[in-house]
Amino acid sequence: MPFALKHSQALRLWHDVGLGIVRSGEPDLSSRQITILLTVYMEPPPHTVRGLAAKLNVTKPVITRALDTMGSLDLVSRRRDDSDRRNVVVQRTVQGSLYLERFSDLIIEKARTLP
Amino acid sequence: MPFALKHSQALRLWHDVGLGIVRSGEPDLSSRQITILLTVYMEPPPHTVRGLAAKLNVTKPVITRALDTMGSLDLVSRRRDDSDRRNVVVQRTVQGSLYLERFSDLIIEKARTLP
DNA sequence: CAGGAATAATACGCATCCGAAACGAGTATT
DNA sequence: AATACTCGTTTCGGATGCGTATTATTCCTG
Repeated sequence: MPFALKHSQALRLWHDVGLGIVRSGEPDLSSRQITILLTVYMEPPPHTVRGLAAKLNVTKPVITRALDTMGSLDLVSRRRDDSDRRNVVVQRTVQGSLYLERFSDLIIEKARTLP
Repeated sequence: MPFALKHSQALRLWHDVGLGIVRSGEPDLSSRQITILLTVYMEPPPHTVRGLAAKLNVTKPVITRALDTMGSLDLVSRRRDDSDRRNVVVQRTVQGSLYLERFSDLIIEKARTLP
């Protein structure tokens, strides 16, 4: 089913969801961080620093730093790839799953009540 | 018309839109900043620092700093309120309007092609 | 096995952001 | 006019992020 949003509805949805996140006191992630988080949870693994950097069109230190931050928030974790120990594999966490569950609940609720 | 998104569709939409923004090299705004921007453009004026702080449930310096950043990006501007010169009124800009136009275009396109 | 390529992390100098508190300017109260 | 209040900004020390360049490991190739 295609979702034929109008401009005002699209922006209203983003506004309402953003307001819900900000007001709730959830960590103030940037667009880059949220996109990394969603990529790890929605795209098929494995996810490496290099792969994420290429996919997002950013440099590798950007990914490393975002993983540092989100790792300290327990939203993702890192593990060395045993088959090629140069690689680091980014993994999901329970906290990250719960975070995205709350996130999608919020999106769905706001989309449902869109004028 | 209610938009009955599923969890996977909600997260997919956010992922795709975020990826579009990040890859395009647009400024990496935080959730707070985007929400302030959308509030200024979608809610009826006037918008004051205090009003935005109350609405977003954050402190006033957070708003001041976000306006500094987005002001330097030409996404919003500030003007003293002549009827009460303690107040600062946050105003829209041409650049901000164009930014949100690109933004809603992106949302609509990604929503249209949701699986 | 030696040299080179690939990977993630770190160093660097600088900018931005944080919350809490203090501040200056403007308005309201008495 | 003097005092109290309101509003936005600034300051403070500390945290986080940036891009570029460099480093330490690990793998690959000749």
